[in-house]
Amino acid sequence: MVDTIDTIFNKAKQGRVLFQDRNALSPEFIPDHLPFREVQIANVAEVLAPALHGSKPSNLLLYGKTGTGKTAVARLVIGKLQSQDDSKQIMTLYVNSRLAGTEYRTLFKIAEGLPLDEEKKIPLTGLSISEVVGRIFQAIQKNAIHFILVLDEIDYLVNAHDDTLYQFTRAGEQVAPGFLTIVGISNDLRFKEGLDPRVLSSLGEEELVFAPYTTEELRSILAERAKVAFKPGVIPEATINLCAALAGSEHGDARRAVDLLRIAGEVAEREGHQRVDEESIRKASDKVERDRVEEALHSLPFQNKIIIIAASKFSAGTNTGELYLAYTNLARKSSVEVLTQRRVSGILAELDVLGLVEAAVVSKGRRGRTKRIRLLIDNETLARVIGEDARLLDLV
DNA sequence: CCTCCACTGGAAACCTAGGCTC
DNA sequence: GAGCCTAGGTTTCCAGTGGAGG
Repeated sequence: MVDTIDTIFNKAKQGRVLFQDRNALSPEFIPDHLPFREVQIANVAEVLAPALHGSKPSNLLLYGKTGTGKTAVARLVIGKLQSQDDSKQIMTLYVNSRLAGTEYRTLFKIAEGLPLDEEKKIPLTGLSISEVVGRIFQAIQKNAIHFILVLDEIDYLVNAHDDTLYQFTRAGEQVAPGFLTIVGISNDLRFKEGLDPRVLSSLGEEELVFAPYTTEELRSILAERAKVAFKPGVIPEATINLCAALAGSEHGDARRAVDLLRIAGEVAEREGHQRVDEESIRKASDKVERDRVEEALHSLPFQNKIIIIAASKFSAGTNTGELYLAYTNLARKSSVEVLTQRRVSGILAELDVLGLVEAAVVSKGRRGRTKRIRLLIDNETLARVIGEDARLLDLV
């Protein structure tokens, strides 16, 4: 036993052979130099600069797909702004609306960052949205805060009757002598379409589009990071090239590319290799995908898992009606409530977004219109997750 | 060119769990 | 405790539809 522990620890010590500074590849790491984003950085800085002499900067909207550097640029600039602020009146805050979950929890996060009076602290639930917004405004006004708020994945805040964004963008006199500037970040390029035109006109006072990185740019970014992260000579150029090519074919997502490189390093380290070769990248790529699927599957509600199991009975694919029948049987067997077909159809659409299931709408002419459904989870992963839940084991 | 299937997907209403104020 | 509030999941209702077979 002691021997095994020693072997593991010794291996870990030797692992130092590959990594020099693993942090340079961690997801939270924001390099102070963002290559190929100089123009965007300059633009954001220009828009926000008036804050330094006490006037309200325009609201700003940043667009672009995931991993194009929007978040990194925004955080870099507000960080610099904060450090250059001699008046100490500027306050910057970064909130990711999707990670927060709901509109209310996003507001909760914002309020957390503000100096609220003790009795005005926001509870986790129970208050009306407008009450929370009111308290936030009050805190900004009372303390004359020059508030620059970065709302990442702002699309999650937009729904049918949202006037929260409207209130935020028009806070104006309500928060004087403080002010509130919104920097919105959206992955969804069609985000503007669903937006109330009044909100759009004030939120989009300034706009900036981030194009995906090209494979060549990714290669250069990776090479730069790898130089810091790995010891010299352990990472051949071909490895970087493959890594960039894999991520490049997946819409130029730099975050994914960097993740891939880090995991490949860990894989190579664990296997005791002296170099991170192309094989390690391939293994890392598989692992990333498997982990993503398992993680998503794991956190699914019980009903959704039953639907997945129902889908797994049709290896050749199926359609909504057939799947619903199979689902109904399983749900009865495990004596949970049987959801309606409308709901199951909705859940299938959600699972499709998660990439666990492929649910494409197809027309079969006279024989109607339905979703062609195919499970995108391999049997091993599925079996592992089912194995964790005794209630599910009976169903297979 | 028309029909008509087997659904899709929008909209609204309903329900529950949690928390507020008085 | 009564009477409010909200978020989030669900049901109910239903108009709408792509395209193979007529």
